[in-house]
Amino acid sequence: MSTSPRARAGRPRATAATTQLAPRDEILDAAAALFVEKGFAATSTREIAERIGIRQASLYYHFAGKDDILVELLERTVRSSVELARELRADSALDPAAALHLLAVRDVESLASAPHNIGTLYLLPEAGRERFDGFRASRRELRDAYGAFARDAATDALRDTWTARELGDAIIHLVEIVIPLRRDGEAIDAVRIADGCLRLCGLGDEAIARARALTAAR
Amino acid sequence: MSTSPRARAGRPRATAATTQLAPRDEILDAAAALFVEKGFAATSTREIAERIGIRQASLYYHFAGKDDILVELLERTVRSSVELARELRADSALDPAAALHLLAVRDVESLASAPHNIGTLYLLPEAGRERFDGFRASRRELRDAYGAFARDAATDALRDTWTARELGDAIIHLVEIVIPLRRDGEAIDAVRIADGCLRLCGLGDEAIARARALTAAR
DNA sequence: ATTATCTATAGATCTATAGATAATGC
DNA sequence: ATTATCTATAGATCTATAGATAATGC
Repeated sequence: MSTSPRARAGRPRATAATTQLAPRDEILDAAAALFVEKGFAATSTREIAERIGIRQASLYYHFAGKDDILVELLERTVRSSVELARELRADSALDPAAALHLLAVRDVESLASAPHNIGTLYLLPEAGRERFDGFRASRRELRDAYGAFARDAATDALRDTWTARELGDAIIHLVEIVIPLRRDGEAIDAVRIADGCLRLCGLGDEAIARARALTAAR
Repeated sequence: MSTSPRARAGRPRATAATTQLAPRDEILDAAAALFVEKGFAATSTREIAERIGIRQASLYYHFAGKDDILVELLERTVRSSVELARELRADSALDPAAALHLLAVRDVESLASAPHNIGTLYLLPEAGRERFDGFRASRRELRDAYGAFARDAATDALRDTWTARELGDAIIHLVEIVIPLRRDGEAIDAVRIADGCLRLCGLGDEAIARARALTAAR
């Protein structure tokens, strides 16, 4: 007995839907795959619509414009990591190296498991447009959390030559290596990437192992 | 007395040229700035042409198509570093940490000084298209050189857990941090970025200082 | 009545080609 | 004769809006 999907209101599609997803989520999913593969400008609204079996104009019932699809996708790439960063910063008892390690591990895992490698979207030239200021502010907040933890975790020698801002830039960049690795089909090991972040802060093997143990306990 | 530029063959432009560059180089320069700022697909051939004061169709006298402009620009982003990598690999007497450090410093400097931050172009989704295979092969060669030097320079502990390929991926990625830093107008210190590459390989402060001294001597 | 689709289309592009034109080079 | 531009345009898009239509919801 085939369970036919619960009928929805609205005129039926010319070709019936193949998923159970809400139409809005179908659009986001198809657009994510195409934006990552071909870029934003090179992806037409027609292609997005065709991929889910609706007409091009029907997209505009769910989104006011093509830009709004990208806004939503960009937000999703950082949301969970920004939330975790806030929690960790609020926890003043936490060892900074452990906080940095944990945040890096979770951030890598989030980027590694996000559908269609949407972390890539941050690299689109369009992500720099004013329309996407909100996303960039979120990412800056994440970077600054990395910078603050790194400054407190770093060796004295490093703290003398690198600002928190610079450390944050370097670490978030290193975390984002997951994006090209995943694109190239290489294995992702979040813990080793997080280890690398601590190594950049000047920590030695023992200090790294200590932070790693604290992460594993969470 | 104003020196009027040496007249060229060909019908004059509607508005006279403002630079001494060959037309082909004017096109590359204008296209580089636009591709970096807005992306490839979002930049029209008309915009490129307007920026240098010729008609859109005149581009096609110098380039067979829009793609060919990008091919040329991408090649320029890696050419000098790939050449240096070849030379360093041929020099078997060289200390691997010093070779790695030197290559990283020069690569960062090259990316930091290239016009219009064209290193950015590597991040365009279009760079993944088959048309640009040649560029990607060059970049892979550079990555493999980093990997080989890193494997020989790394501490034993690191060599046990990271492959040369993984080290190469991590190091070239770290070198490329110069691209977003430059975009954001931050200061670039090639030596400190190269130091970070060695730190990622597990080297401590003294070993790094030694490699840095060898680099400075070149 | 509300929802989610459809058809049709306006108006604005965009790339590339064809062929004319106005210089310099020999 | 060669070079480097120009004008004009074909043909293929592309985004977004207007308004019709065919379901469900109440």
